[in-house]
Amino acid sequence: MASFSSTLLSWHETIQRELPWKDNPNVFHIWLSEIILQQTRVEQGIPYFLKFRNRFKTVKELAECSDEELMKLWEGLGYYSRARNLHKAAKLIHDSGGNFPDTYEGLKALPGIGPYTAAAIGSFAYGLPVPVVDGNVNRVISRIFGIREGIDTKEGKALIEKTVEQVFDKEKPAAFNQAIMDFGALFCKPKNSDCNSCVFNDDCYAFQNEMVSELPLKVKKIKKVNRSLNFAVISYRGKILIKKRIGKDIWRHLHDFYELTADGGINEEDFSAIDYKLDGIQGPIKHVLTHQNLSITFHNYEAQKLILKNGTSYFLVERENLRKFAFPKAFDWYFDKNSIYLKY
DNA sequence: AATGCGGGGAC
DNA sequence: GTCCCAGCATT
Repeated sequence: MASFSSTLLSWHETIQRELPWKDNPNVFHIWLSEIILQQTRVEQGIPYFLKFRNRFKTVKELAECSDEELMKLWEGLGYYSRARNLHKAAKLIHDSGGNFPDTYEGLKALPGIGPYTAAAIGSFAYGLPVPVVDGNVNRVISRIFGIREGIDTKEGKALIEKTVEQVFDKEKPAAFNQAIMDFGALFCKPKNSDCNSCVFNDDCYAFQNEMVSELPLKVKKIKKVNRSLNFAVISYRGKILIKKRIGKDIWRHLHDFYELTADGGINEEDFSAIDYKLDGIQGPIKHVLTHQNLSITFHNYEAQKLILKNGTSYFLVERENLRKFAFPKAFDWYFDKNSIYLKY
């Protein structure tokens, strides 16, 4: 039997996948793409990569970008800590001379870069002989080699790693890593994988034992909570009151409106002076996150008088400039319903 | 080891 | 509805 790697690389010859971070391969583009693609489908990430590639020619430009602009560029992509860590890492790289680390450990020490991303950047940018383990690799390896431990357990992870190490091609790290991920993404898919024409089917544990649909095994279940969010959209002389979300909560570093407690109204103590009337309620709408089912209601208020406290984190923004700030995707419903758009 | 963190696509 | 996606940081 041919080696795993030669079979895999031969299969890879039969497909081609044009991806924009391969246009002009360099560590900056590779890093950018890998951060964007964490827990994100390639098709979803591509427009964001193009936007970032166009805006930032160098890591210096990224380091010097404002937090506001960066979050606006990331708006809608989710997992916003990636953007914050990208920014932190850019500053670290820039402050230390502008050169990326070129070792696995050096890469992994950067914010937002864990085992997968360090291996990906290391192999793709520098040819380091380190195998990647992502969702695709978990699936491919657990099926072909019959890893029946939960891939989300310590034992399962260790088994996957050990197995990948054994079949990894140290002579062609980048090609191997790209091929195994493409194989998982395009062929050995979560569902409807075409096992009958698979180059590994004779040796695939899952196919031979009719366990394709059961592998990889995941043990842990996520528990979801239902949560209601109520926002007061306070308008004052054509401006709208917003703030940046800075707490340990969803959508950190994005913006929102004045947040109402479950059954409460506006707390006048939050302002030096305020005089207002309710001007309608919109919603609730449902919005689903990985760990939360949200029900969001918008309460529109028109203020006749509004004086902000000193040191408050709230600020007023012209209605037509509102969308220059980054907001959660869930707010699009409100913006559309009220014709609040970003003007160019 | 467990939990939190987004949004979208496939079925 | 369920599952998964080029995972990582925090506790």
